[in-house]
Amino acid sequence: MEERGIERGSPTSGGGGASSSSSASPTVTATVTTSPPGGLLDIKMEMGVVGLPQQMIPSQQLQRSPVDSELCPVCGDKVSGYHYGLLTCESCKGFFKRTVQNKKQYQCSADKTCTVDKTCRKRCPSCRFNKCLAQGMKMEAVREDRMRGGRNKFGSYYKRDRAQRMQRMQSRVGPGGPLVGAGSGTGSAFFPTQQSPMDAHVTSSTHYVMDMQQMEAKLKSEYNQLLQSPTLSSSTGNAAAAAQAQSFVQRGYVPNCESLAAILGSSIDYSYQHPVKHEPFSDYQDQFISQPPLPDYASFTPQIQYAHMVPVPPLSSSSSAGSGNGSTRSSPQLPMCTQPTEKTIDTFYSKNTHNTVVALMQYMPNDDHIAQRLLYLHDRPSATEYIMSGAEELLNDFINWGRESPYFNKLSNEDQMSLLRGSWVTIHVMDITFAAALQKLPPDLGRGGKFIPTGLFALLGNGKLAGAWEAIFNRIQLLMSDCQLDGTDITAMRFASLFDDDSGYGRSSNALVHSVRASIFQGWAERRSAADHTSIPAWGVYVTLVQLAQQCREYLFDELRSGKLMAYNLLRDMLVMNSNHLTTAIPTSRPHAISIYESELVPVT
DNA sequence: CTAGCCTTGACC
DNA sequence: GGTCAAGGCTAG
Repeated sequence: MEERGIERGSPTSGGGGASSSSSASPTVTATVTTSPPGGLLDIKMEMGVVGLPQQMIPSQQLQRSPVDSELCPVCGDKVSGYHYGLLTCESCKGFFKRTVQNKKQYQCSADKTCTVDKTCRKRCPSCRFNKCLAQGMKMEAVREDRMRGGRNKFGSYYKRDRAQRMQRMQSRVGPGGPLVGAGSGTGSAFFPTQQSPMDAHVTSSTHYVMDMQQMEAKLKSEYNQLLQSPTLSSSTGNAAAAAQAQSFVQRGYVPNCESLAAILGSSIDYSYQHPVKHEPFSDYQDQFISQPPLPDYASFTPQIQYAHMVPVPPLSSSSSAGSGNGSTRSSPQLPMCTQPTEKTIDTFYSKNTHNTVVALMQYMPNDDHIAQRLLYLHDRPSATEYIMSGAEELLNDFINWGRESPYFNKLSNEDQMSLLRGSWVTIHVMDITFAAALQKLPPDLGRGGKFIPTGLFALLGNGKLAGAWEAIFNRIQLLMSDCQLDGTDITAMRFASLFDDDSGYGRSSNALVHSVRASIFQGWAERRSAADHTSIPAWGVYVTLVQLAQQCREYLFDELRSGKLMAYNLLRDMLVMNSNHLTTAIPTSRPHAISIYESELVPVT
């Protein structure tokens, strides 16, 4: 029997003030010092470092279920059980059900970053629903036929997930055990005060220091994320999963999918995934506010406060696309949230709305998402499987990010697939490298006592590039410390990579893609007050990362050819050139895009 | 519309 | 028969 221990009578009543929502990720003060021998790429697989002897885990701890003490990741209220794929409270369950069943469409009248907690969750249904989705609630778990009772297809997943969480909770108990309560006024029974598993990541070649109080807060946040990040298997392929994916696609839902074409195909019903209740804004055309909300990226650029609801400047009258999603309003207007509207946005943006890079910053993914994915990979038998499963998790995020990106979602599916296939390795390398440089990731990743250097994750396992990666990593850190590389540059690099239709995977040139890319480079140069983009201090970083990524891709082709990627359908699909079917065609030379960069390569020291 | 409580029914 | 995640009902 599975323990739950919740009061079924009043799941959300009582007590105790819900704490703030889990979306508030604590600032982490960490210092990564890369030191000579090996540095972050000191390749190793250490066994048994984190693993904790069972006898050291208090028996009470073993019996507690996550549901007992967890808070709803959407609003912070008390969790009442799994609902639509996620541990949530009763009210968010009901809200999500009503929204999906009634196909409600909301729009935030502020900056799409409204606080959603127990006290103000009613205020902005748009942000609440987006947070539900962002935290992992599944629209397809709401039954179309409204049949009551029974079990859904997530049943076995819930069970497995619950077991895994219990296991993780056990592995989080610190050595020798005193679990909180003693000492820290803010601790919970699930978080150690003395030592965390993260400490075990310290190796002889690296020094990873974190203030213990902040570490505790981070662990809490991470643990909440852990509890609330159901990841349906993305690395095992079978007919049932394929059928399920197809079913989701038909319904307009994007699960962790194993086929790029299937994922992109789901854009057919895009409006349903991102319900938008249009408001009668007089000053904005649909195409200026047509993009779905994404978490803010402010932590990379703390001076920027309001990056949302800023009209993305049209690149040309013909290329800027259409009239939103064309969905019709199916519900009455909901209460406006009381936060500032787009008409009161910061003057910074009023002066910069014509800079494409600045405008695109609002579409960057949450800068914690890499850590959320990679810090909690399930135990894997080998380093390769760790890296590939991590890559595939990030790949899912990347595809979903891409398809929601401005301009990109105006392209045909075929163009989108070409661009995604052409850019995902580059963006994978960038994401992990920048996350490491920003100290969002520790020097080593892994679980169950196995440690894999973060750089090796970035390189998709291509250890031969370790030295080159370490060099560019150090270069990035240097530029960051000199304020010559920040969120602006990262935004520009990410989107420039996405819109690189010359990466060897693109089909015929697309004018919009060219236009966007040119606009990105122009905006990037303007932001850096450079004559052109190749004069930007971080340009060399971009070029080098593109080159590294290309070699990583070739390495993956070799892995593919040797049959090592059989379990990773999506990853394999992304290596396919100009076809929806897996092929062993492997490029023998680097794509043209690289060659044009080479002449502009800024040496990395 | 919200959210607390109730009913249902497949799965164990 | 118990569990628990669906949908339903309804006071506020």
